[in-house]
Amino acid sequence: MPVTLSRATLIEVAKLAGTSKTSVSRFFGPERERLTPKLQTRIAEAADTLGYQPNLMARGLKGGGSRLLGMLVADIRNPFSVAVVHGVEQAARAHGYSLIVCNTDNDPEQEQQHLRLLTAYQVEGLIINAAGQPEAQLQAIMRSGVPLVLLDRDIRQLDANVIGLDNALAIDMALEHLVQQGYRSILYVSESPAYASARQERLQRFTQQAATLGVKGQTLILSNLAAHAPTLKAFAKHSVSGPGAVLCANGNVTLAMTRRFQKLGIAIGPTGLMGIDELEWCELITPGITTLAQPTDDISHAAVSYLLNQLNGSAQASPLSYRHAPRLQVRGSTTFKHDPKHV
Amino acid sequence: MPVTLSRATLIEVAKLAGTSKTSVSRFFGPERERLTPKLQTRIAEAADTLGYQPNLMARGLKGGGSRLLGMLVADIRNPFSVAVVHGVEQAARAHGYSLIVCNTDNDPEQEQQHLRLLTAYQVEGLIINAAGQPEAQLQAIMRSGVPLVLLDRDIRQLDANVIGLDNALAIDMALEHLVQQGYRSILYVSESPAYASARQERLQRFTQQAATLGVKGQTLILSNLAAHAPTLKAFAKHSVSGPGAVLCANGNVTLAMTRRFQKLGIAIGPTGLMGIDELEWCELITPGITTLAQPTDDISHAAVSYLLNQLNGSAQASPLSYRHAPRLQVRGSTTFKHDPKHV
DNA sequence: CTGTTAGCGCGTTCAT
DNA sequence: ATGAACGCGCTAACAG
Repeated sequence: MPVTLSRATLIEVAKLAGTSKTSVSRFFGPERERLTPKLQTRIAEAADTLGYQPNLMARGLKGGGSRLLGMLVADIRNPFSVAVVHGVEQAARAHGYSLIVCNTDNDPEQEQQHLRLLTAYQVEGLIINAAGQPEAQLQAIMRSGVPLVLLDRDIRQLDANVIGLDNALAIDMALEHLVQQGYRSILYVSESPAYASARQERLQRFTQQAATLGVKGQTLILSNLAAHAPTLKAFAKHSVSGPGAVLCANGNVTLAMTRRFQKLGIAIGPTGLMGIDELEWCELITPGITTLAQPTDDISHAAVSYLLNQLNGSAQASPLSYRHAPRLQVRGSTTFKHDPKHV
Repeated sequence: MPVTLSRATLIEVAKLAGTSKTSVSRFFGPERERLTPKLQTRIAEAADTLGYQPNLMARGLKGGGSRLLGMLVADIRNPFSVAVVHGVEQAARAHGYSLIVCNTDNDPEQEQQHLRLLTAYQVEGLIINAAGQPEAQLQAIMRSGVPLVLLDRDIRQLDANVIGLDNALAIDMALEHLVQQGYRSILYVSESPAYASARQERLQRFTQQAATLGVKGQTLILSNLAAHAPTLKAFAKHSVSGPGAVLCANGNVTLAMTRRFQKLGIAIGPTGLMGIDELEWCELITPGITTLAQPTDDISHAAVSYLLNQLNGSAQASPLSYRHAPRLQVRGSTTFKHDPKHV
């Protein structure tokens, strides 16, 4: 039952327990065992009656480290980001670290400010889902000895590791599935790949593999998510080269395309629809939208593990993978029975 | 161009600039004007070449405050929570505060730990979306002088303000809309109202108002989101007392019910469907699901304003509202043209 | 095993 | 206008 109005301090506890700050400090640190049982209980009682809690700021100051991890997210409203933040927070907590998350809303300027802020709070490690290309700042951070991982998006000219989806594999899986289901013409739709390496990797792989597999591949870049109605409409007729499917580069695009399909009256299934990123509503849209779910937990755990390895001098560095395989979630949007003569 | 490997400190800057810590401190504080222009530029240069950044931990230690706000979220994967976190972070940042978010996954035990953690980091204010009833801890926190607001969920026996939706108004708006659209029998579906005051308020208001308005009101409490198929099926027949509609207490329920409707083959529209909480897919489900959107920005801004008012001694306390009105988003799920003889 | 001492990086008197 | 000295709450040497 705390009675003090202001926060109790180490020294007050010591006084009340009739001992010194050091012993109290030890009690709350990893050296508790070195104290006499009697002393331990005395301290415990004193701390309890005062409602004492160590001040982590002060602790961090001395050199014990802040026990803080920082995370920079480009768009916290993106379900993928939410899932990763959730996973990272759990993993960090499990290792005794707390997380301070900053959202940049895809604004490079905010990104710089937040980066400054994070370092000002002495975070011990950084997980960066970049919006822009803050290579200078990040380089400085790395040089200052703070470990750092990139999430999903690479940054040119920065020698840092990227953790995220295995984009090439994802595209391959998508193509294999679509071809297997009888789609012969595929329209790949993506937001602008500028400044987002994951998008670039997917786009490039698509172009390359579509050719290899001999399917008719087209690509469409959405600016501000407004899709070209004519392009889509023409594509939906799929009279030229057999049944066609639209492959969406991420969740945002899947949402935009689903809207378009509905608006233009394009039937989902006859014209295939598939997306990277699993969303809770994909099973609700009749007849269900096939997706490639990202293993967000694996990704977030890997990111945290990476940081922790670096912090522990990578002594017993547990091996971890940077590229993670997606999980194929097949639904009705890609399992339409096409007229055999087209297939 | 920072060259130092470890983080530069105030004193190093002072040395390089040929001055004292105090002046450098002033330069980075609110007293910059008191320095000679020459000195200012000298310090600026020195700080720049060293890549100096004030250590916010140390700053907070002295009494300057941590400039940190804490937020406890029951379920960070809930879109409503995400929206509020986003808004809170923006508002906090706009006022020079940073936010450290903790997710409890609806686990009272984690909640307690996170609460301890947050206070240990000397947060200056707390926004609590409670999972359990940590009244004792929160009381202690309030007594220690740290301002605190409850978000969406009240805590019994705790004299703290709650900011969130105007639940009574929301229910009233929903009922008015449904009745106006010709639905005469309404099934209100909610998750367990235990430990979630918002749910209680909505449920109670529904029961009360349904009676007042003379509509046939039933309620159904979902445990683990598994809905009673029989109840629903029977309800869908709506042969007894005219067309029926299902009103969902929140986004989770809307998701669960939409699934049920599809699984049981209940047509959306003929049997109405409406939900509290706007979700991005509600417009995608044919024929669109009518919702009551929560004004998440208003709510989050109000929460931050409240905290800041308290911190500023509520000097020029700007007035703010605790209960916020929802916005009705009408879609096809509640605008079906019923057979007149039933209406 | 325990207490004493000295900083960590910074803000803040109080002199100059 | 500027600097010297002290202390915030804590951990880490170093004694005893």
